[in-house]
Amino acid sequence: MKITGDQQLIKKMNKTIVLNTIRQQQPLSRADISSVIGLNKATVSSLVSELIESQLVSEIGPGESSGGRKPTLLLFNRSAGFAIGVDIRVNDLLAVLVDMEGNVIREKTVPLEDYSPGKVLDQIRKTIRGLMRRLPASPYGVVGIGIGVPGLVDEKSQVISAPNLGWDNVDLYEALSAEFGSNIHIDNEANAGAIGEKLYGAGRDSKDLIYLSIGIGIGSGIIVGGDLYRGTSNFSGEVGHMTVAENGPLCRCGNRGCWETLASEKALLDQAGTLWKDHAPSLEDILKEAKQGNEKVLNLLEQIGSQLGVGLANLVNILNPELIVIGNRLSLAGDYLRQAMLSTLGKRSLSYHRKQTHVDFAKLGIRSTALGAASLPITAFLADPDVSITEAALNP
Amino acid sequence: MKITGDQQLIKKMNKTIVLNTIRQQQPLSRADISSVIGLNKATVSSLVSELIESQLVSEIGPGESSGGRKPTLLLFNRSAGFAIGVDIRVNDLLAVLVDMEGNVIREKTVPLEDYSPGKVLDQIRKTIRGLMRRLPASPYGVVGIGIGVPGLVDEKSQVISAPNLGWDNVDLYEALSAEFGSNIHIDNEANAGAIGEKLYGAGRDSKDLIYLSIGIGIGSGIIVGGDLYRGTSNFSGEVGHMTVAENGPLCRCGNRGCWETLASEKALLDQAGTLWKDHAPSLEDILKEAKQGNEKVLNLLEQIGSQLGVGLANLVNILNPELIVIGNRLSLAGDYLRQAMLSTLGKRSLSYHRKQTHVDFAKLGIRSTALGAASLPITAFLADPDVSITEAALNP
DNA sequence: TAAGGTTAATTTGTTTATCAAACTAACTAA
DNA sequence: TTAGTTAGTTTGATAAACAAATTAACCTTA
Repeated sequence: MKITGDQQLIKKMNKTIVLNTIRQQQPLSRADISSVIGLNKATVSSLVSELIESQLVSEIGPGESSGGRKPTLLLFNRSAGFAIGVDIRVNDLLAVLVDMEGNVIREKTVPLEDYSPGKVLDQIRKTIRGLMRRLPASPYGVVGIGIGVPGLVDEKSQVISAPNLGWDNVDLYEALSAEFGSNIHIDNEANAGAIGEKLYGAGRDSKDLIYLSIGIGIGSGIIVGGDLYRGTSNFSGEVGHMTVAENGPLCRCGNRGCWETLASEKALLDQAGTLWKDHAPSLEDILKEAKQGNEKVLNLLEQIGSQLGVGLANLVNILNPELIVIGNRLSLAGDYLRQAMLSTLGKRSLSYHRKQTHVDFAKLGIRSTALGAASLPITAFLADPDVSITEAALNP
Repeated sequence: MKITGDQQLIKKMNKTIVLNTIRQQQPLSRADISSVIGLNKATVSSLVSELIESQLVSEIGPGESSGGRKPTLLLFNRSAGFAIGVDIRVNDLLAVLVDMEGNVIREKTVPLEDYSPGKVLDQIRKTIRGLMRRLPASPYGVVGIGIGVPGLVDEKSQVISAPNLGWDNVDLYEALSAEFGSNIHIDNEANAGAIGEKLYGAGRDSKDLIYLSIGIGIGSGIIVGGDLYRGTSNFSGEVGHMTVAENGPLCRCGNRGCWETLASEKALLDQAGTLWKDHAPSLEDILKEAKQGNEKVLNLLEQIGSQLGVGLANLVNILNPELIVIGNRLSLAGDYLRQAMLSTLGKRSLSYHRKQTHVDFAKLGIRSTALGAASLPITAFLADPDVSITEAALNP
């Protein structure tokens, strides 16, 4: 075992700190870095020159003088490489090609008809290949791939169960790494969404946040101290099946009164069913009616919002997060849910807790999961830049 | 700012790792340490000699040879110093004097009549002084003090609110540090209990656990990756006020259907009231009847157990912990609650999660909080052994 | 416009913690 | 007795951070 540290560890840590400082506060000079992180000027110079050599950082010329020699400003080289993020959704999959800063370079939505693992995998492979074609020139090419899956993913990247796809024990990692290298990350869709919003969206300034993915069911990603909380064997965050009404409606999990029977997109659609005569309404139908001021629909949305608040209050009382971000499909109805939701949350959470917690809707909209998934290989790559260069880099 | 590392940091980290290895696996030799943690033999020797010099470690002579020179076995010097832990309970306070391994050296229970902060503080001070008198000789004396409080404690050690004591904004830290030095730790009673069970009790082998303190209300301490999860401003874990029955009984917090209205000691006492004609029963009365096979009482306990299971299932689904430890008063009724509790938990938690989570009752019984509180200054002291030597050490 | 002051970045030499290798010490087994 | 094994220390090399000195490039102002 090797759990202790030596000088190389220190250097790696300091180099990472320097790189992250540049990423977050760019543009800035070597002298700035030294004063911000407290590292000696000489050491900063040395580490920066290594970062420049590996093309992760570049100089963009002199900045404003503050009375003496002009500083040489540094920039994170966002085009040093790219990453691909895939969100497997219920009817389609969304794939994005992003640069190292998470900016979307190219995007693709592919409808899914056949949910069998083999077919979906084929679609994923094809889509990834498509995104990798005609890449802008870059030193590292595509550094890795992240996939968000609507189901349980264990610590060995195995998809244990994905009810909405009808999957059990599917090994996406094995299948993809054979073609695309080792920097492949498979994670739960809500976990990926949480990371996406934390890095690029509503949670940028929060260390503790809960991302709620509300679609057919309710899933969540819990971020504690900046890192994802994973629980035993990676199965945390199944908040949709928390009991909020002991003798409530029957849930597909076999229980009664699960939160998602009362506050998910499915709950909304089920209850809206009686208001439509000719066909089962879609979320879009409902929103259209709401926009036109349909009283009954507005009341229904208010009721769902209130039920949302009940579960939120539980989460606030239990975990006292800085921020709750609501994402996925139901966030489209945010405007009609917000008021009732916040009101119930206010009533049902403890006063000291309520004051501290903010509730927001996803800033990345429908892309939270895909962007979060893409960030996984980027983070891994930047922590250890030698590890993972895909074929894209080798065949430019 | 100084967030980067240098050689001193490395040395401190490695020294801590060496010390913790000795604490956990003693007795063992320098060579053992080297092979366990991967540090070079020479480095281990150097660090160990410093630890011996500071009297935190001692040699206890040669061990069995395995074919060559006999190893010199090392032991953590559990009597290098002592710590005091105090648990402020509803009717009394429990104070313990422990050695550096958490062994109880002396113990004191003091009844509380007047709950005003001043009076309680006086009692605490008097009790601490009593425990510090006639200490066994030791190099460091009492290294610090930890206090567990039944209420919200913020990150600056301020007691924001303790409803059962009628406290608001009480500064225990200031008052105690004036007399006893700076290594004073104030924390929520359930947080301290969680740490106690983690270090010395049922949670020794678990990295993620939830400690439930079930007395008048239900509090919890959540340990994630070996560390306490604190939430924003240190207010996490108020699980007692999670809604499990939307239109259930009114709670003292103003809500309906909070878990603690259905599954706490108070819920049990309230509901048992109708079974006793002459007086309001105590938990002890109830347990006596249960022991004698009183059907109605047994049914009531079963019902409480089942309600316990509902909330447990929520926690399992949300946090998927390795272990849930139930402590404080209601754990005394563990034998009568267990079956119904586990059965409901089984029914209401998701199958993949249930398999992984164990539920246990506190191994330290009523002492979880006091021992956990005492561990706080010990941990702080061992992380930085120069910091905190109380007057006890100066006036031996 | 030359001198003095200021800020940026690099160079030089010192410190210090780890490590590998060689060594001493102390034992076992045949 | 001797060869082999394990424990622990000593010695010298290495590498990373640091302080101080130095070079570089600017600004201000008399």
